[in-house]
Amino acid sequence: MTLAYPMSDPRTARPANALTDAFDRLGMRMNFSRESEIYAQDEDAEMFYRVVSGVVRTTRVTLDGRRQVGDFYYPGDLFGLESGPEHRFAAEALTDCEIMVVRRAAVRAFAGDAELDRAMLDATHQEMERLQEHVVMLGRKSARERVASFLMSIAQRQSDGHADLPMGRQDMADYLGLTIETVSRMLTQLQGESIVEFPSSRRFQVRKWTALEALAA
Amino acid sequence: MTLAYPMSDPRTARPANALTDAFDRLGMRMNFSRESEIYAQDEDAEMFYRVVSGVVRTTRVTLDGRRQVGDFYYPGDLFGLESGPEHRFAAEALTDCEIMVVRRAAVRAFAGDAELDRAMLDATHQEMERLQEHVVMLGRKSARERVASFLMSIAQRQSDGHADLPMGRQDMADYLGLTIETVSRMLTQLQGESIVEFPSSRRFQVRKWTALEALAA
DNA sequence: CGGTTAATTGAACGCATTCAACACGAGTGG
DNA sequence: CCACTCGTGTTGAATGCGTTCAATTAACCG
Repeated sequence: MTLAYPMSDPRTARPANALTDAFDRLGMRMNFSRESEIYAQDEDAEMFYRVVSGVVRTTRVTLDGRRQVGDFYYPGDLFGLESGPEHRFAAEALTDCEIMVVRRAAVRAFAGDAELDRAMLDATHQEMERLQEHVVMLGRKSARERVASFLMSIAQRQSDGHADLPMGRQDMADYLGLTIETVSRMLTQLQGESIVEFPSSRRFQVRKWTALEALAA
Repeated sequence: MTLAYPMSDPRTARPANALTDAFDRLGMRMNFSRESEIYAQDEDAEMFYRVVSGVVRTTRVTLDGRRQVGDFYYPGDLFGLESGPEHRFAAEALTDCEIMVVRRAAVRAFAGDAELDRAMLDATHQEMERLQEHVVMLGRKSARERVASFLMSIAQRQSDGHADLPMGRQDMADYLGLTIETVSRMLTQLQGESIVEFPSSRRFQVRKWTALEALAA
């Protein structure tokens, strides 16, 4: 039962059809089941990837086992363009996923395809902006603010009342540079102040947008 | 008295002459004095930049005044390619600087210039890797480890015994997501363990490379 | 030298972590 | 339908790392 995560991400707000075409033309569709690896940390980077359905996360594990989640990718998002010769982060299917995969060489052969060039460049820039935001968050925000920011970004993606969290608390914690306990405490705190409401642990609703926005800073 | 920061950055280890040529051909050289602004936060991104001499830092200040340093750029480094329509970080001259500036449009007109394309792409990828490292550091490393990593990266740049810190403690702190006091404490701690030695506050020498490397993780 | 800024040190506090216990939900089998 | 289990999430109490605020020392520049 793969939950559908609709492609209403503001970050992906661009005419996706042309790009989809390019990917369809050059690449191939693959399926990944929950918690399976799409590519490994330190693996050679020979492909580009595009989420068709499901959610992907990138992670990096240090020698002594500490884990950092790079980002989460939703339908329409490009990923795997992060690095030079090899991937610094692994990519894993958070849910069951359909992924379009295309060889870098194939894309390079189509250099000059204005549409494709533009899409790749855009995606790279978006990726950098996300990373920059992430740096500011980890460097200068409190636990409370980090959790608030995170909920904001998820809530913005969903149009209607309720928003779903595709990831568990551990993934949130590893993305935010916190522990599961702290994440959990901040969530109950925000709920206690009626800023958000959790009918279940994976589903929530924003009650006070302005308050949340102020915290997300 | 502008201190010379030699161009021995391992991150910039590529045939710089050809790229220098391209920049010389298309751009113009500008001088910035210490602490002056090269471009502002949220300013339109119309240029690319290359450090000729001196050191540049990028910073972002949140609404309530918290500051995050993005990175430091040394001779040979390209910067200002961070984002889409506008810069998320400001760029400032840390020391007196000579900077090569080139309009993005000019570079775009030379698309197909394989040398230049490659250099721009490389720089973008390097930039992403730095950001990824930064995220891991801020998300998962202790104060001690952050400071050690930072000293490592500086020390690697200098070939001979002594290494110079072009930036003050506040800049280090804002880069590492710490306070000046914590940075200072960690430095004295590392010095107490004879891992590094500071003859003056802006100059140091690594005594135990393996120990420092182990900490930098 | 004095005057000024930058860096270090000290002591108390507080936020996030750690370690441990408990609650909840989904599946499974009696 | 309930009991049992396992994974996941929440809550509590104690600890500790980094911060905060304040005072001192060191470096820089006239």
